[in-house]
Amino acid sequence: MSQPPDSRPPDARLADLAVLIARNRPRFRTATEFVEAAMREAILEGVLPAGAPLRQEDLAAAFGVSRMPVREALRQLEARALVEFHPHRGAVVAEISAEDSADIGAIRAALEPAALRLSLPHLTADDLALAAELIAEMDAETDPGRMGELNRRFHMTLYSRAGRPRLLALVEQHLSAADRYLRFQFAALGYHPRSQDEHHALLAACRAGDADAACGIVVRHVIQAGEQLSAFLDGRG
Amino acid sequence: MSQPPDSRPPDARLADLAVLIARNRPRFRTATEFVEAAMREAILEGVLPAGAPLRQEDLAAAFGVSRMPVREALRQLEARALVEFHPHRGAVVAEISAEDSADIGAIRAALEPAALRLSLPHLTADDLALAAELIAEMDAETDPGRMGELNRRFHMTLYSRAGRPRLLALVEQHLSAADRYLRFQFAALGYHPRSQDEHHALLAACRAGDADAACGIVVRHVIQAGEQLSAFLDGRG
DNA sequence: GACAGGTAAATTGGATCCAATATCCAGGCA
DNA sequence: TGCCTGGATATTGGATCCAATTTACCTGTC
Repeated sequence: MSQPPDSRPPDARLADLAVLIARNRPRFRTATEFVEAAMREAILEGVLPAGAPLRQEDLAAAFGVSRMPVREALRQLEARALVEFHPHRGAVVAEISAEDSADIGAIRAALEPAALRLSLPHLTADDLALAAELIAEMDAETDPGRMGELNRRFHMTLYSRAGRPRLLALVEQHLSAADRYLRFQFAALGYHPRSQDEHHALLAACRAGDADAACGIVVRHVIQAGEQLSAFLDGRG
Repeated sequence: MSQPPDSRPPDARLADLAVLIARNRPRFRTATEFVEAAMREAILEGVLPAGAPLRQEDLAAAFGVSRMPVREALRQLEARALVEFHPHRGAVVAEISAEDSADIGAIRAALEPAALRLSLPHLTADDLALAAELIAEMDAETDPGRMGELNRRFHMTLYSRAGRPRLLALVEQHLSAADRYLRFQFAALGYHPRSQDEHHALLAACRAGDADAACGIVVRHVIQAGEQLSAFLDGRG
């Protein structure tokens, strides 16, 4: 859904949270894991908007647990730069800014070509078919949330054979972080078909096994997205 | 210590007060922060070796706090991949492996050239002088711990003007992670003078403002270190 | 003698309780 | 009137307490 920074009452957001909560409850071994995963998703999806205060008591009540699992989850999210702690004042969802957007862009522009270069020689026909399918799904998709997810899966599919779990985790983490920013752009400017052209070109280069061309496309893709976002954020800064 | 009562403007005295406060505050704001910082250092320095079990009760006693700050600190370190949680079985210091070493090497090889390229145009004469000084100190240093610290500071000095806090944090994090591995190499194989040659070459390229050459050196430097480590780790199974 | 089962000890995960700190508001004073 | 000061309140940080799970050991049987 579109999200002009919270024009909705807080209890409406809590209701959205409740949906996320009930759905995934039994899949985790400990409450901390569960809360951490749910809150990460909520932040990345924009259910919890940037700057939103995170009252431990309220969150505990929403999740049906005590404050302690909430506290541990918040600490993990802090280490991932998704929430900020202010001692004795509480935690808030990490703010977004043009500078941070550029920062994430620089990181992606460095990591993703590396992942692609490692992965490309080992990509299977199935991988490429899946990537093509994801592009097609994106053509039909209008919801920004689903769109971000498809975009992420498309990129990760191409990187998936890199055989470097730690590198891939970093890439996915920053792809998700970028998604969080992209939501703004989608909501305000609509979807960019130009991005789809680049996806097609990228897939073609991967099919041809042309690592240099593919990496070039990825870098341009990332940098251009970053600049667009920075300009957009500066404009409303 | 005492000063002539009112010979100076009030804001000067306020500034001095701020300095005094800042200096007397290596004391942390919260116990969790303190424990987290101490344990991170302990793991990176090798005081807590890989695979070591982390009993919450023992750590709490060692730090003179209750189990709760320890638990929160452990969660943060988990998010940074320095400790591993096994539900209901406890946490252990993250294991090291040849694969993980290669993983870290790939990440460094991607991030550090990017940081250097952004930073290089803004490096000052002071920065370069500091870097040269750190190389000289490394020549005289024999302790592996101090050596790692100097090496880290040398690299970070060259990257410090990148103006991308998030990127720099990632670089430093993986530089530290690599240090943890390097300790083994230092201990078993002794120090490598070849690395110092590369440091000199890197500094020279930076002085000359030659980004391509500097990045090339960094990449070779990182990759070579990674291969050496992987071979070493493979060798001891 | 070895293995299965069950029980007890140890340790973690989670809840509750208390203390410390920041914010907010009212009232006094220049 | 404006600012500073003091206290009330809400919220976090930390300690203690209880429950759930795992592991190890012990015992009994085959």
